[in-house]
Amino acid sequence: MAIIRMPLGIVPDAVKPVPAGATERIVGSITAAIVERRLMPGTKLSEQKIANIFEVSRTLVRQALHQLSRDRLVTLEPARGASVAVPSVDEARQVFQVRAMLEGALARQLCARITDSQIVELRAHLREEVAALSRTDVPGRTRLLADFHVVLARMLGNEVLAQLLSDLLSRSSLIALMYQSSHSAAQSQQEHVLIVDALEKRDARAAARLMEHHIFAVEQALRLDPHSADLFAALRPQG
Amino acid sequence: MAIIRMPLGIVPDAVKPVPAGATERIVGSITAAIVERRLMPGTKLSEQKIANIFEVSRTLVRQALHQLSRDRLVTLEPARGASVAVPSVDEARQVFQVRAMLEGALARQLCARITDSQIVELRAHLREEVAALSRTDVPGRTRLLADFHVVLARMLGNEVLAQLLSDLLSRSSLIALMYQSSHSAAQSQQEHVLIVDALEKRDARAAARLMEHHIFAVEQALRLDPHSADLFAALRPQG
DNA sequence: ATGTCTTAAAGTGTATACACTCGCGTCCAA
DNA sequence: TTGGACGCGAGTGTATACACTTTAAGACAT
Repeated sequence: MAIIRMPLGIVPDAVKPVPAGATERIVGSITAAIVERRLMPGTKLSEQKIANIFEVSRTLVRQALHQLSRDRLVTLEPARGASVAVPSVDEARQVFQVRAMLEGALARQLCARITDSQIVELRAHLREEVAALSRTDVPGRTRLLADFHVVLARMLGNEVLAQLLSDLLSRSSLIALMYQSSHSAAQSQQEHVLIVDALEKRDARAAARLMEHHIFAVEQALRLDPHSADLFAALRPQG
Repeated sequence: MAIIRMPLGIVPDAVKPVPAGATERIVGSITAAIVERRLMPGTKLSEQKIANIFEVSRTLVRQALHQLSRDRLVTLEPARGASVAVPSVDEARQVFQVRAMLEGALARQLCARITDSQIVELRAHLREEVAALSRTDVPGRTRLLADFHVVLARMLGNEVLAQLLSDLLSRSSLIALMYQSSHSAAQSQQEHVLIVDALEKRDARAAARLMEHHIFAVEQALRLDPHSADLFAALRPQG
């Protein structure tokens, strides 16, 4: 099959909305696909197939998959290729434990620094969450519920923390869809409201406690008992 | 057809502790070089030169550099290549803030779970620290002082936390060497002793407080005032 | 019929080749 | 002499080629 090489100047930016960083585009697409449940855990990710889809060479796909493996969203087995990660029960617990530690401290410190306008911003975010819930916009609500936590990190003015948390939240999304969370989005949203209330009152102790409870509640809603975990593992196509 | 399998047993593990993964070897070497101050911040990292040194193709070097850029140890500028990262003052503060949050919580939780044998283990680690100090083994003491924190994370049985902390500690090392820390290794070591003392008494409040103070002390010892920071930036070869 | 060995196909791991960009020196013109 | 344009060299960005490993299917022997 002949590769038709089109004159580069003609390839319009409109077709490639993110010409800067072709690799980033692939990473973003696959990340979104995983978080939005379009790629199930364990799914094999063939380099050539992905390369065909994005119309790039395997080189860029490889780079993207390596990045994703560092985020623990995909697993890389030597000489056997990449597949969507299948987080273990232990890993799930550890991720939530770290989140509780980080975000508890985050809530505590935020109380001392948060401004009134930031509270307003948070209220606006909460309204968006409600809107997404009423629209039953599943991808949108998932993203908004996760973004809430990142927004808090940004308000501390700590980009390092925001980045870290962003990674942990991606992993959390993957875990949530693997272990079929029974924690309703509505409940999460209400807990977010309580947290903002505590922040508004500058009640550090309450904010931290509510945040930790929120994360704990999400974790408890996961079906992390050995039985269902083994069941899931047993039913995996790849074992 | 007989696959010619070169006698793996002859390549001694002592020489190549991580023969599996050529890329990993490069990442490890460069990381070590940065942390041990053999590569100064801002140093240009030419792909071809590194490829020659390790006797591999640019492909593997590129993979390694990309990984390192995710760890924020090297900076990747489009079409201009890689160089050892030059963390900003803001980034430095943020890294230490995150560490204080994470490790404060770590110390608190560890008190509830730590076993006597783990205390013994920590005491042994402290003795190694002292030994490295008396030997004035600079790379060794740097590594040991950082490992102390990772060991604590491992004792919580949380590999996710340990991995996260390991990354933050690498960045801390880079920051420390950039902003010429005046915090003596001896003082760090003594603070470690106090932390272990608190852990042994299962005094969660004291352990958390001591840990936070320890990290705060290290941060305060950095020359993070705008003056010296600008000076450093001004004197950089590359600007 | 079953199990094992053979072998081909597919896929990954690494290297090399080619295209493009950036930086810098040089040459020409004012 | 100085400013600017041109071109060359070095280096990065992407694609392709090749080697090796894994996987699966088929043939043969039991």
